[in-house]
Amino acid sequence: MMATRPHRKNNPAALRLKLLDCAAKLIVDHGLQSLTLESVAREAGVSKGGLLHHYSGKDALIGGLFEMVVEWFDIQVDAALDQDETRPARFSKAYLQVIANIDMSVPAEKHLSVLILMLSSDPHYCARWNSWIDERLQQHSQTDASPMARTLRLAADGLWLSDLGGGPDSDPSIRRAILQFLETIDTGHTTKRSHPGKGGQ
Amino acid sequence: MMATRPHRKNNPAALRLKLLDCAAKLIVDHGLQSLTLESVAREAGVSKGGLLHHYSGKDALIGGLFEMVVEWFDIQVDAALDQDETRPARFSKAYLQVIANIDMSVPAEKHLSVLILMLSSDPHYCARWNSWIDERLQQHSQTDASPMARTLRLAADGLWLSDLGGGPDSDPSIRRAILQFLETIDTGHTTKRSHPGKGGQ
DNA sequence: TCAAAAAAACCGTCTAGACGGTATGTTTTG
DNA sequence: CAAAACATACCGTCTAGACGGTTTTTTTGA
Repeated sequence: MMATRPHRKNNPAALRLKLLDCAAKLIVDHGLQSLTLESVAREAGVSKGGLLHHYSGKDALIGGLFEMVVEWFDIQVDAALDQDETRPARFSKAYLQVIANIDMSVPAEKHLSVLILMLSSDPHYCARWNSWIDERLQQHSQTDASPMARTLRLAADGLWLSDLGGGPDSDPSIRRAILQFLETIDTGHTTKRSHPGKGGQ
Repeated sequence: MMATRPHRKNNPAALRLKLLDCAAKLIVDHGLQSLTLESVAREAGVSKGGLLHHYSGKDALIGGLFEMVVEWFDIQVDAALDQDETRPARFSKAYLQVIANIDMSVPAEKHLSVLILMLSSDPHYCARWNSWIDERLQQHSQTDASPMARTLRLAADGLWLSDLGGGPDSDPSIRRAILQFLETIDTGHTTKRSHPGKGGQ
């Protein structure tokens, strides 16, 4: 990263990043509702005034965090997309893969938790997330409209949710078994096509 | 309902219920974080003091709501359990069925949304929910420890989540297709048993 | 090249309002 | 009339955000 020149005292770009990161950390650790401007500022080592200089208000801060996380997720999915553009459930498999590969012990990967916490706390973010999904779905409508693809994503969401609260399915070995099973669904059924009816958008 | 005797002015038992119901409604509509004692009281047509007479504080109110919803879910699952106690994924299928049959246009069935909102906002409730799941899982350990059963529940959770934000999978016809597909997983794979190894726990 | 000058970054204090909770009435019920 | 049910008034705390001041960085102009 060339963004950090050591001899300068201020580094606003880095601070903006750090503020979002600290906000994410606090949200994961203590919940979105107990997030205050002061706690974020303290965590990032600046004053509340300093924070408000970069983000015009709490909404702007949280909104910025949301954008960052979605963008991060978007990139992850892109990286996980299969090269073969005709492969069935191409997008959904990438979606599942990204979520399943999350290692919650890595701080940066707690982003997923942040996302779900925000989604479940504000209909506004729900809508934004839905529009992201819709866009992706339209983009891959040829490969990812099947019930199988939808099921894959549904299971991914379930996994995602279970990561949040540390449910029984967050255990690594159990998770492996589930993923293995999901692959058998995939490979075993693509020929059998149970006739889902006219799939209208 | 025999609970309402018309000639009496007060009906504390009914009020307690109404308080919880109104709280649930407000949570679904505006999020848990914007739930205030006053808003609940106003919605229920009583004063804040009246509310606090029945619930010693906000925690007690929310806790009471949580208990009510979990109990409701518990009953629904019991009702959906297959009679054949040896049937594979017996519990998980009931779990899926309850969630899949939710009609969000019926106010009483928004309870599920309340649950997920509470789960995602407080680790404490997460733990309580996990203990519910664990208990049930132990109870049905013979039928519901397979990856297939787990996958069913995962997909159910995904469905559940999508109900919250009105994602693409909350569309009735799409949902039907998904459920149909999940049945083919079930019937098609129970003989194939990929045997993931010693099931822990 | 190098000061001003301007702009951006950041700090500490203050305030208005929201909210949970208490204390103290007033009405209803048995 | 006593106890439960409910209302009203009030308090303490917390927090978002405003505001004015100080330091750092960048730009300007000769």
